[in-house]
Amino acid sequence: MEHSKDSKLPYHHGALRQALLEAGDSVLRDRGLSGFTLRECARRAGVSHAAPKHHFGDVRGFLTEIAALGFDQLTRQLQTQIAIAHDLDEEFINTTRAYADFAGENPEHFRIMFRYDLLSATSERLAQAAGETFTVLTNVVLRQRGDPELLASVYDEKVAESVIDDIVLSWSHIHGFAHLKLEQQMSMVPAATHDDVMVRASRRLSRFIRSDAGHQDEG
Amino acid sequence: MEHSKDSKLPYHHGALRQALLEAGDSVLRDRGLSGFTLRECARRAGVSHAAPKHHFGDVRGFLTEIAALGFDQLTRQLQTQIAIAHDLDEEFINTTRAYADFAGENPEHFRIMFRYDLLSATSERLAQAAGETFTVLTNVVLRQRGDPELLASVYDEKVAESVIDDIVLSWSHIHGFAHLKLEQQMSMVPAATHDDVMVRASRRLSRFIRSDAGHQDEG
DNA sequence: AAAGCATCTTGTCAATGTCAAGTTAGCGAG
DNA sequence: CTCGCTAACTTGACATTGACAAGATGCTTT
Repeated sequence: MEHSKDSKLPYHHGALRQALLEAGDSVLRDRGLSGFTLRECARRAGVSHAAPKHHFGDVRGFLTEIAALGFDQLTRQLQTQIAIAHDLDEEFINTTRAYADFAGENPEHFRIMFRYDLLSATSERLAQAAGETFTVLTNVVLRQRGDPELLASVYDEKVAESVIDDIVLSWSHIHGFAHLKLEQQMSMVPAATHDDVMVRASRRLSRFIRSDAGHQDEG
Repeated sequence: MEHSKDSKLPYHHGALRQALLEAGDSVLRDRGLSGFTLRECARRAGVSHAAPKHHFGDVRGFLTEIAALGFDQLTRQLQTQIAIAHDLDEEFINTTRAYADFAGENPEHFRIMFRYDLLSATSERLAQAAGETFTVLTNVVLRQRGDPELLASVYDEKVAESVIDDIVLSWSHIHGFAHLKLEQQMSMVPAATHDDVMVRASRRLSRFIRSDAGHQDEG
């Protein structure tokens, strides 16, 4: 019932997959991950409760696609903020801020993206999307070090151990700050604004990595 | 039915609260957070499906208590590993490892502990438990700096801005590594073992914090 | 012993994910 | 053109869940 809203849609909807994903975003926005249901998504897309099955299989398949789209968007936002930086300090700070801002603006997406147990471990689509985010972050670290950038992945190209160390150090910092802030743990830290603290911490880490690049295996 | 298993239990159970929490742990262990239900907990505790209500109110109340117990245990495990360290390098490394090991051994607890949207924001019990974990971590940082340790919280005692910076830098690193590893993101990092990388990253961060203590406001 | 109250049970309700079976329509082959 | 064919959707059903209301039970206190 109530098919009157936009009758030029082919009655095999035509763009149901896209419509369901948009409905999913809207459900996540105002009901959160714990209030997320396939049936509500179907309802908002104007289709029957079983319609999502054909496009995503089950709820895991749906969440996997949502997570992949989240990584796509995170990648884009990181690239944008990296591009407008004027120096290496600023680039690292912007990266941390963009990552944390993404988490703050898309809390439910962020939560889904980092819930391995909810996602399809075999999804090539998701692995690809997450891999691209990771490559962007890796290249931030490589530029800090003055090393050549990656074209694809750290698996395709051989990287030194000290590069791995710097990546883990940087990513842990960036991700940890974003996650702790999102989940309200930073409220235990007395500070005027968390952004100020993040800027100082990121700048120090950035400079440390540059000063200590190739800390053990470069001579 | 099936009350025969231990009939010395008073028939108002007597220790239902404790039994439910243990049942909760067992449900989390083999069904995960997404398969966690109050009714299954009640079933395993041998009581009716509505029994949990009197002790925890709703599912949020139950999860809040589980999260608080998680912080209690994390605090203890951190303290244990900190106590057996022989120097400041090792203390910082042990802290990072204990935090990550807790996440690896209690993945569902860890997930619940850092899901602000699932927990009761007004729970004094939870705030206390999380605060104690935070105090332990803060004292790790203060010892790195050679500063006097906190007795209670950073809110009770006045701390310098550079202390805040070091806490956020350290905690972000420690938490980020644990979370990324738990959620399988470290699989994108090529390395023989993640522990090796973590040890190197933690040692470097530890030494950097010591060398840079009071980096701006101490003269 | 009687009252009072925390504790636990039973029954119910709307909602959900998944599956099975049916319906519709776009599309290619003859 | 039209006759299937198949992907895209609907309908209906089922077991399960969280929450609530009302009732039963038994400890405790006076």
